[in-house]
Amino acid sequence: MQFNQAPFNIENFLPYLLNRAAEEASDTFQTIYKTRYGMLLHEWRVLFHLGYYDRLTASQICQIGGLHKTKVSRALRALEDKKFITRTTQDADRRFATVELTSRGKLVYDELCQEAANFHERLMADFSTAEKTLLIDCLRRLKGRSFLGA
Amino acid sequence: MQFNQAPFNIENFLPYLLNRAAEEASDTFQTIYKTRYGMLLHEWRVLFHLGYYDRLTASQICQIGGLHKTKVSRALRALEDKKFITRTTQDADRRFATVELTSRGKLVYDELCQEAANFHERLMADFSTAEKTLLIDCLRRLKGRSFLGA
DNA sequence: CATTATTAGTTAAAAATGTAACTATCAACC
DNA sequence: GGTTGATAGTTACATTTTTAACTAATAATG
Repeated sequence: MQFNQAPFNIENFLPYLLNRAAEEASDTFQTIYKTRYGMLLHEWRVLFHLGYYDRLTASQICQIGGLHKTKVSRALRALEDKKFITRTTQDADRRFATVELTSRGKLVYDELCQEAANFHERLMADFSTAEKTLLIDCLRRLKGRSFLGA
Repeated sequence: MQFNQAPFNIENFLPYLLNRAAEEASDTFQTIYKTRYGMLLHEWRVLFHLGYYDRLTASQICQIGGLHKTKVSRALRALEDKKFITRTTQDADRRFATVELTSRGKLVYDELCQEAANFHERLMADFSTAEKTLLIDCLRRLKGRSFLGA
Protein backbone atom coordinates (compact mmCIF):
# COMPACT_ATOMS: atom_id res chain seq x y z
CA MET A 1 0.00 0.00 0.00
CA GLN A 2 1.42 3.36 -0.98
CA PHE A 3 -0.53 5.89 1.00
CA ASN A 4 -0.61 4.50 4.48
CA GLN A 5 -0.67 7.92 6.07
CA ALA A 6 -1.59 11.51 5.43
CA PRO A 7 0.94 13.40 3.34
CA PHE A 8 3.49 15.10 5.50
CA ASN A 9 3.16 18.83 5.81
CA ILE A 10 6.05 20.63 7.41
CA GLU A 11 3.90 23.49 8.49
CA ASN A 12 2.13 21.15 10.88
CA PHE A 13 5.19 19.27 12.09
CA LEU A 14 5.27 19.73 15.83
CA PRO A 15 9.05 19.95 16.44
CA TYR A 16 9.31 22.51 13.66
CA LEU A 17 6.47 24.62 14.99
CA LEU A 18 7.85 24.42 18.49
CA ASN A 19 11.22 25.57 17.28
CA ARG A 20 9.87 28.41 15.24
CA ALA A 21 7.62 29.63 18.01
CA ALA A 22 10.41 29.29 20.57
CA GLU A 23 12.86 31.18 18.38
CA GLU A 24 10.37 33.93 17.77
CA ALA A 25 9.60 34.31 21.45
CA SER A 26 13.18 33.99 22.70
CA ASP A 27 14.71 36.33 20.17
CA THR A 28 12.27 39.03 21.11
CA PHE A 29 12.54 38.67 24.86
CA GLN A 30 16.30 38.31 24.65
CA THR A 31 16.73 41.93 23.68
CA ILE A 32 15.51 42.96 27.11
CA TYR A 33 17.95 41.07 29.30
CA LYS A 34 20.71 41.40 26.76
CA THR A 35 20.66 45.13 26.27
CA ARG A 36 19.81 45.94 29.86
CA TYR A 37 22.04 43.55 31.75
CA GLY A 38 24.33 42.06 29.14
CA MET A 39 22.99 38.62 29.89
CA LEU A 40 22.81 35.61 27.61
CA LEU A 41 19.94 33.16 27.36
CA HIS A 42 21.44 30.62 29.73
CA GLU A 43 22.34 33.25 32.26
CA TRP A 44 18.79 34.48 32.32
CA ARG A 45 17.56 30.93 32.57
CA VAL A 46 19.83 30.19 35.53
CA LEU A 47 18.96 33.50 37.15
CA PHE A 48 15.27 32.95 37.01
CA HIS A 49 15.56 29.47 38.37
CA LEU A 50 17.55 30.81 41.28
CA GLY A 51 15.03 33.54 41.87
CA TYR A 52 12.23 31.06 41.94
CA TYR A 53 13.83 28.21 43.89
CA ASP A 54 15.91 30.45 46.12
CA ARG A 55 19.02 28.33 46.60
CA LEU A 56 20.32 25.57 44.40
CA THR A 57 23.50 23.75 43.55
CA ALA A 58 24.82 23.81 40.01
CA SER A 59 23.70 20.26 39.36
CA GLN A 60 20.22 21.00 40.62
CA ILE A 61 20.05 23.84 38.13
CA CYS A 62 21.14 21.45 35.41
CA GLN A 63 18.41 19.04 36.33
CA ILE A 64 15.58 21.48 36.79
CA GLY A 65 16.50 23.67 33.86
CA GLY A 66 17.45 20.92 31.45
CA LEU A 67 20.85 22.48 30.93
CA HIS A 68 24.20 20.85 30.43
CA LYS A 69 26.67 21.29 33.25
CA THR A 70 29.11 23.26 31.13
CA LYS A 71 26.42 25.74 30.23
CA VAL A 72 25.50 26.15 33.88
CA SER A 73 29.12 26.41 34.91
CA ARG A 74 29.73 29.22 32.46
CA ALA A 75 26.46 30.96 33.19
CA LEU A 76 27.25 30.91 36.90
CA ARG A 77 30.68 32.36 36.35
CA ALA A 78 29.20 35.14 34.24
CA LEU A 79 26.53 35.85 36.85
CA GLU A 80 29.19 35.83 39.55
CA ASP A 81 31.27 38.32 37.60
CA LYS A 82 28.23 40.56 37.42
CA LYS A 83 27.74 40.15 41.20
CA PHE A 84 24.30 38.68 40.70
CA ILE A 85 25.04 35.49 42.64
CA THR A 86 27.28 34.08 45.33
CA ARG A 87 28.51 30.55 45.79
CA THR A 88 29.07 28.86 49.11
CA THR A 89 30.86 25.57 49.32
CA GLN A 90 28.93 23.15 51.49
CA ASP A 91 30.69 21.92 54.60
CA ALA A 92 29.08 18.52 54.58
CA ASP A 93 30.24 17.76 51.05
CA ARG A 94 32.81 20.13 49.69
CA ARG A 95 32.07 19.18 46.08
CA PHE A 96 28.81 21.04 46.23
CA ALA A 97 28.37 24.76 46.27
CA THR A 98 25.10 26.46 47.13
CA VAL A 99 24.24 29.26 44.76
CA GLU A 100 22.17 32.23 45.84
CA LEU A 101 21.18 35.57 44.41
CA THR A 102 22.83 38.67 45.83
CA SER A 103 20.60 41.62 46.65
CA ARG A 104 21.55 43.05 43.31
CA GLY A 105 20.71 39.74 41.65
CA LYS A 106 17.32 39.76 43.34
CA LEU A 107 16.69 43.24 42.04
CA VAL A 108 17.49 42.21 38.49
CA TYR A 109 15.38 39.11 38.91
CA ASP A 110 12.41 41.14 40.07
CA GLU A 111 12.72 43.56 37.21
CA LEU A 112 13.00 40.80 34.66
CA CYS A 113 10.03 38.99 36.16
CA GLN A 114 7.92 42.04 35.56
CA GLU A 115 9.10 42.18 31.98
CA ALA A 116 8.63 38.48 31.56
CA ALA A 117 5.10 38.58 32.87
CA ASN A 118 4.24 41.45 30.56
CA PHE A 119 5.83 39.77 27.60
CA HIS A 120 4.06 36.54 28.37
CA GLU A 121 0.72 38.32 28.31
CA ARG A 122 1.52 40.18 25.14
CA LEU A 123 2.50 36.94 23.42
CA MET A 124 -0.86 35.42 24.19
CA ALA A 125 -2.90 38.59 23.99
CA ASP A 126 -5.28 37.31 21.35
CA PHE A 127 -5.65 33.83 22.80
CA SER A 128 -8.78 32.95 24.70
CA THR A 129 -8.49 31.89 28.32
CA ALA A 130 -9.17 28.31 27.33
CA GLU A 131 -6.48 28.44 24.68
CA LYS A 132 -3.96 29.89 27.09
CA THR A 133 -4.60 27.21 29.67
CA LEU A 134 -4.51 24.43 27.17
CA LEU A 135 -1.39 25.66 25.41
CA ILE A 136 0.53 25.93 28.66
CA ASP A 137 -0.69 22.53 29.73
CA CYS A 138 0.32 20.85 26.47
CA LEU A 139 3.74 22.42 26.55
CA ARG A 140 4.34 21.33 30.10
CA ARG A 141 3.44 17.81 29.16
CA LEU A 142 5.73 17.91 26.13
CA LYS A 143 8.60 19.26 28.14
CA GLY A 144 8.19 16.51 30.66
CA ARG A 145 8.56 13.73 28.13
CA SER A 146 11.71 11.76 27.92
CA PHE A 147 12.04 9.81 24.71
CA LEU A 148 15.64 8.93 25.19
CA GLY A 149 16.24 5.40 26.36
CA ALA A 150 18.28 4.40 29.42
CA MET B 1 0.70 48.92 45.39
CA GLN B 2 3.10 46.05 45.72
CA PHE B 3 1.31 43.16 44.13
CA ASN B 4 0.01 44.56 40.90
CA GLN B 5 0.17 41.20 39.14
CA ALA B 6 0.21 37.50 39.79
CA PRO B 7 3.57 36.24 41.04
CA PHE B 8 5.75 35.12 38.20
CA ASN B 9 6.17 31.39 37.86
CA ILE B 10 8.86 30.24 35.49
CA GLU B 11 7.15 26.94 34.92
CA ASN B 12 4.35 28.78 33.17
CA PHE B 13 6.46 31.29 31.27
CA LEU B 14 5.66 30.75 27.63
CA PRO B 15 9.06 31.37 26.02
CA TYR B 16 10.63 29.01 28.52
CA LEU B 17 8.07 26.29 27.95
CA LEU B 18 8.37 26.68 24.20
CA ASN B 19 12.12 26.36 24.41
CA ARG B 20 12.05 23.35 26.67
CA ALA B 21 9.45 21.56 24.57
CA ALA B 22 11.29 22.43 21.36
CA GLU B 23 14.60 21.22 22.74
CA GLU B 24 13.06 18.00 23.94
CA ALA B 25 11.42 17.33 20.59
CA SER B 26 14.36 18.42 18.44
CA ASP B 27 17.00 16.57 20.39
CA THR B 28 15.08 13.37 20.08
CA PHE B 29 14.25 13.63 16.41
CA GLN B 30 17.74 14.84 15.61
CA THR B 31 19.23 11.45 16.36
CA ILE B 32 17.40 10.05 13.35
CA TYR B 33 18.67 12.36 10.64
CA LYS B 34 22.00 12.75 12.34
CA THR B 35 22.94 9.12 12.72
CA ARG B 36 21.37 8.00 9.47
CA TYR B 37 22.40 10.78 7.11
CA GLY B 38 24.92 12.82 9.05
CA MET B 39 22.69 15.84 8.78
CA LEU B 40 22.42 18.82 11.10
CA LEU B 41 19.27 20.59 12.16
CA HIS B 42 19.46 23.31 9.53
CA GLU B 43 20.22 20.84 6.79
CA TRP B 44 17.15 18.86 7.68
CA ARG B 45 15.15 22.04 7.85
CA VAL B 46 16.29 23.14 4.41
CA LEU B 47 15.81 19.67 2.99
CA PHE B 48 12.25 19.35 4.15
CA HIS B 49 11.38 22.77 2.84
CA LEU B 50 12.77 21.80 -0.52
CA GLY B 51 10.88 18.53 -0.48
CA TYR B 52 7.66 20.32 0.25
CA TYR B 53 7.98 23.36 -2.01
CA ASP B 54 9.85 21.58 -4.74
CA ARG B 55 12.17 24.29 -6.01
CA LEU B 56 13.33 27.36 -4.19
CA THR B 57 16.12 29.89 -4.19
CA ALA B 58 18.30 30.30 -1.13
CA SER B 59 16.62 33.53 -0.15
CA GLN B 60 13.19 31.97 -0.44
CA ILE B 61 14.35 29.28 1.94
CA CYS B 62 15.56 31.97 4.31
CA GLN B 63 12.22 33.66 4.23
CA ILE B 64 10.00 30.61 4.50
CA GLY B 65 12.14 28.83 7.05
CA GLY B 66 13.03 31.83 9.16
CA LEU B 67 16.72 31.09 8.72
CA HIS B 68 19.60 33.47 8.30
CA LYS B 69 21.27 33.45 4.91
CA THR B 70 24.57 32.16 6.26
CA LYS B 71 22.83 29.18 7.79
CA VAL B 72 21.11 28.43 4.53
CA SER B 73 24.29 28.94 2.57
CA ARG B 74 26.13 26.45 4.73
CA ALA B 75 23.29 23.99 4.84
CA LEU B 76 23.03 24.06 1.05
CA ARG B 77 26.72 23.43 0.63
CA ALA B 78 26.53 20.48 3.03
CA LEU B 79 23.51 19.09 1.20
CA GLU B 80 25.27 19.59 -2.10
CA ASP B 81 28.31 17.71 -0.84
CA LYS B 82 26.01 14.86 0.11
CA LYS B 83 24.47 14.98 -3.40
CA PHE B 84 21.03 15.66 -1.96
CA ILE B 85 20.50 18.86 -3.95
CA THR B 86 21.56 20.63 -7.13
CA ARG B 87 21.76 24.32 -7.83
CA THR B 88 21.03 25.93 -11.15
CA THR B 89 21.89 29.54 -11.79
CA GLN B 90 18.95 31.35 -13.30
CA ASP B 91 19.48 32.83 -16.75
CA ALA B 92 17.20 35.77 -16.22
CA ASP B 93 19.09 36.91 -13.15
CA ARG B 94 22.39 35.22 -12.57
CA ARG B 95 22.44 36.18 -8.90
CA PHE B 96 19.76 33.62 -8.17
CA ALA B 97 20.19 29.90 -8.14
CA THR B 98 17.30 27.47 -8.12
CA VAL B 99 17.76 24.65 -5.68
CA GLU B 100 16.21 21.24 -6.22
CA LEU B 101 16.42 17.84 -4.64
CA THR B 102 18.30 15.14 -6.50
CA SER B 103 16.66 11.72 -6.75
CA ARG B 104 18.78 10.70 -3.82
CA GLY B 105 17.67 13.78 -1.96
CA LYS B 106 14.04 12.93 -2.66
CA LEU B 107 14.59 9.45 -1.31
CA VAL B 108 16.05 10.77 1.91
CA TYR B 109 13.27 13.31 2.15
CA ASP B 110 10.62 10.63 1.78
CA GLU B 111 12.22 8.44 4.38
CA LEU B 112 12.53 11.30 6.83
CA CYS B 113 8.95 12.37 6.23
CA GLN B 114 7.83 8.92 7.29
CA GLU B 115 9.90 9.18 10.42
CA ALA B 116 8.75 12.72 11.05
CA ALA B 117 5.10 11.78 10.73
CA ASN B 118 5.56 8.88 13.10
CA PHE B 119 7.46 10.97 15.55
CA HIS B 120 4.87 13.71 15.38
CA GLU B 121 2.15 11.22 16.29
CA ARG B 122 4.17 9.70 19.08
CA LEU B 123 4.80 13.13 20.54
CA MET B 124 1.12 13.85 20.74
CA ALA B 125 -0.03 10.33 21.42
CA ASP B 126 -1.84 11.13 24.62
CA PHE B 127 -3.35 14.39 23.42
CA SER B 128 -6.99 14.51 22.49
CA THR B 129 -7.93 15.50 18.96
CA ALA B 130 -9.09 18.88 20.22
CA GLU B 131 -5.81 19.41 22.03
CA LYS B 132 -3.80 18.48 18.97
CA THR B 133 -5.67 20.88 16.75
CA LEU B 134 -5.52 23.69 19.22
CA LEU B 135 -1.85 23.22 20.02
CA ILE B 136 -0.87 23.28 16.36
CA ASP B 137 -3.05 26.28 15.76
CA CYS B 138 -1.60 28.25 18.68
CA LEU B 139 1.94 27.47 17.63
CA ARG B 140 1.30 28.55 14.09
CA ARG B 141 -0.07 31.81 15.35
CA LEU B 142 2.90 32.33 17.64
CA LYS B 143 5.36 31.57 14.89
CA GLY B 144 3.67 34.09 12.64
CA ARG B 145 4.11 36.95 15.09
CA SER B 146 6.66 39.56 14.51
CA PHE B 147 7.42 41.65 17.56
CA LEU B 148 10.49 43.25 16.17
CA GLY B 149 9.99 46.77 14.97
CA ALA B 150 10.85 48.11 11.48
C1' DC C 1 43.12 2.40 55.30
C1' DA C 2 44.54 1.89 50.40
C1' DT C 3 42.45 1.26 45.91
C1' DT C 4 38.77 1.90 42.86
C1' DA C 5 34.64 4.02 41.45
C1' DT C 6 31.30 8.10 41.61
C1' DT C 7 29.94 12.58 41.61
C1' DA C 8 30.35 18.01 41.28
C1' DG C 9 32.15 21.09 38.67
C1' DT C 10 35.87 23.26 35.53
C1' DT C 11 38.76 23.60 31.58
C1' DA C 12 40.41 22.61 26.76
C1' DA C 13 39.73 21.48 22.11
C1' DA C 14 36.46 20.92 18.28
C1' DA C 15 32.26 22.15 15.99
C1' DA C 16 28.66 25.27 15.06
C1' DT C 17 26.62 29.94 15.01
C1' DG C 18 26.34 34.91 14.52
C1' DT C 19 28.11 39.23 12.67
C1' DA C 20 30.18 41.73 9.30
C1' DA C 21 32.57 42.38 5.34
C1' DC C 22 32.95 40.94 0.82
C1' DT C 23 32.04 39.45 -4.43
C1' DA C 24 29.10 39.28 -8.19
C1' DT C 25 25.18 40.61 -10.66
C1' DC C 26 21.59 43.53 -11.76
C1' DA C 27 18.67 48.06 -11.51
C1' DA C 28 18.30 53.02 -11.48
C1' DC C 29 19.52 57.40 -12.39
C1' DC C 30 21.93 60.98 -14.33
C1' DG D 1 26.91 54.24 -20.72
C1' DG D 2 29.18 55.32 -16.23
C1' DT D 3 28.22 55.84 -11.39
C1' DT D 4 25.56 54.76 -7.48
C1' DG D 5 22.64 51.73 -5.03
C1' DA D 6 20.39 47.43 -4.16
C1' DT D 7 20.19 42.33 -3.90
C1' DA D 8 21.85 37.10 -3.81
C1' DG D 9 24.94 34.62 -1.85
C1' DT D 10 29.69 33.47 0.10
C1' DT D 11 33.63 33.95 3.06
C1' DA D 12 36.22 35.38 7.25
C1' DC D 13 36.42 36.21 11.92
C1' DA D 14 34.55 36.35 16.61
C1' DT D 15 31.54 34.29 19.87
C1' DT D 16 28.99 30.22 21.56
C1' DT D 17 28.11 25.59 22.08
C1' DT D 18 29.31 20.86 22.28
C1' DT D 19 32.16 17.02 23.56
C1' DA D 20 35.63 15.16 26.09
C1' DA D 21 39.02 15.18 29.28
C1' DC D 22 40.28 16.72 33.56
C1' DT D 23 40.53 18.06 38.95
C1' DA D 24 38.83 17.66 43.42
C1' DA D 25 36.16 15.57 46.78
C1' DT D 26 33.54 11.68 48.56
C1' DA D 27 31.81 6.85 48.71
C1' DA D 28 32.54 1.94 48.38
C1' DT D 29 35.09 -2.16 48.59
C1' DG D 30 38.47 -5.16 49.67
